[in-house]
Amino acid sequence: MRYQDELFQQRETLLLDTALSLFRDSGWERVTIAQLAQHAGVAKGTVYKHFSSKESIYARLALGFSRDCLTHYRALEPAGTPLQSIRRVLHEAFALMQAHPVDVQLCLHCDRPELQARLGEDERAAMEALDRDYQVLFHELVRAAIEAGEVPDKPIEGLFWGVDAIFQGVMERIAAGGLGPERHGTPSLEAYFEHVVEFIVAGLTGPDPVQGREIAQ
Amino acid sequence: MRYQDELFQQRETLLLDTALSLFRDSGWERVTIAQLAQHAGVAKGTVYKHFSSKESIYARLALGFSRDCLTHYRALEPAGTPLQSIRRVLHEAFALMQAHPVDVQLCLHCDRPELQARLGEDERAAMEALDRDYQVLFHELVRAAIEAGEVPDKPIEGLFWGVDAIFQGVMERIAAGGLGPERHGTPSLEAYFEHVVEFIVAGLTGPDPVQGREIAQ
DNA sequence: TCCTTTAGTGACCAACGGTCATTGTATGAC
DNA sequence: GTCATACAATGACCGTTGGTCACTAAAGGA
Repeated sequence: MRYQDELFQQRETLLLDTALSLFRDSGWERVTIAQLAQHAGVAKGTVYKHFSSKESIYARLALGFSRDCLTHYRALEPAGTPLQSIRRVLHEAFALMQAHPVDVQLCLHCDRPELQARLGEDERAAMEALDRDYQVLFHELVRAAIEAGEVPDKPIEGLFWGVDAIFQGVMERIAAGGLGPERHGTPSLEAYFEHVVEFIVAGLTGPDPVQGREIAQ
Repeated sequence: MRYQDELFQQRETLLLDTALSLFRDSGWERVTIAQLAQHAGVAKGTVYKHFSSKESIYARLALGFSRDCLTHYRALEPAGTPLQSIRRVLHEAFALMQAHPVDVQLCLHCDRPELQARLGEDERAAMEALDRDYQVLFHELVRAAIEAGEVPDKPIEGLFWGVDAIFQGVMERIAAGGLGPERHGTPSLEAYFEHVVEFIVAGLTGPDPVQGREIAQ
């Protein structure tokens, strides 16, 4: 790689690191491009040589974090039964997100379709591909649990959307920095995670919907 | 009420109605205060006589919608078993939100703590009170189901947070206008709701977490 | 009738995201 | 070593937008 290109690359990661750091300190909404440029020691125009818009910076950070998470889950050694693996992944996910709330905020922000419409084709495609990878991981995990008899053999598709929704909800809570104002009975985030994991497991291991409804009636 | 005050009130609802209408057409992010004022037939300064900031308008609309929804759920006639009532409320909720995606977007937007920090004390208190009301409704519904033996007698608190998360996730999806880009196997929103309801019911009717874990091991 | 109060107004401001003509320097051909 | 070229860096500049405020006019009340 040419010396010039290398410098360019270094500057880009410097900009991303600086941005994330500033976002942590001041909240990503309040950080201006001018601030970012100043803290990174470059001029404002330079930022736009690397990123087509402020939102593009958000997207890059969100995508990076999301990718890192997936890599992390995949690197987990399988331990115990498939259902225990699922529990493990869930706990890891919650811990990872709790440790990086700003990245979670960015992920949620970039999931909004109005924003995605403003991004470039490449960025949108990358996000979509990552979504698919997550879906694949989910299928693998649940399929294993079904084959092990820990989860009844019902359509994985339906389960996916339930878990997807609950996951989004947890991200929202983490991004919000907690469970809202302290009220009587508001659990700690750790206890909250425990509740959610158990709810997910119950949702997965519950009987087939059709049977479930018949029983309920 | 004095004539002047009445006019003032009318203008306020006119402004809110106009705002919602514009948000529907152009997306709430892109609508400017100047546009709102022009469409409502008032000057820009007048808007700020009614609302302290643009975000305050968001909050008012979100709060209104959220309140209307709760009223709607409460007005539902109890029909069938408690668990069937829960299913009914869930379906009503999803239908209501699907019919008003912009309001859902605003609700999500206003749930963010950075925004709430910028709102007035009154608005924050109103939102918190409404949150409590929802929590009360949930407790009533689940308690009835437990007493009817349709849901095992486990701590409602844990169930609440699971359902809360999944609900947030569904709102996110509705706000996004769908389940993302059409992929193979992506269900319609209606089928999606069905999956989610079944997942929630499974989560509620699942065995007590502690027992569940013992079985899984 | 007159004074007070207050909603309405729109010119104005500051902040911000984004642009672009210009400048300086690394690169590569000869 | 020299020179032409490409392109990253720069920062003055622009348009838009949320928000302000001194002023106007009309309703309310004594």
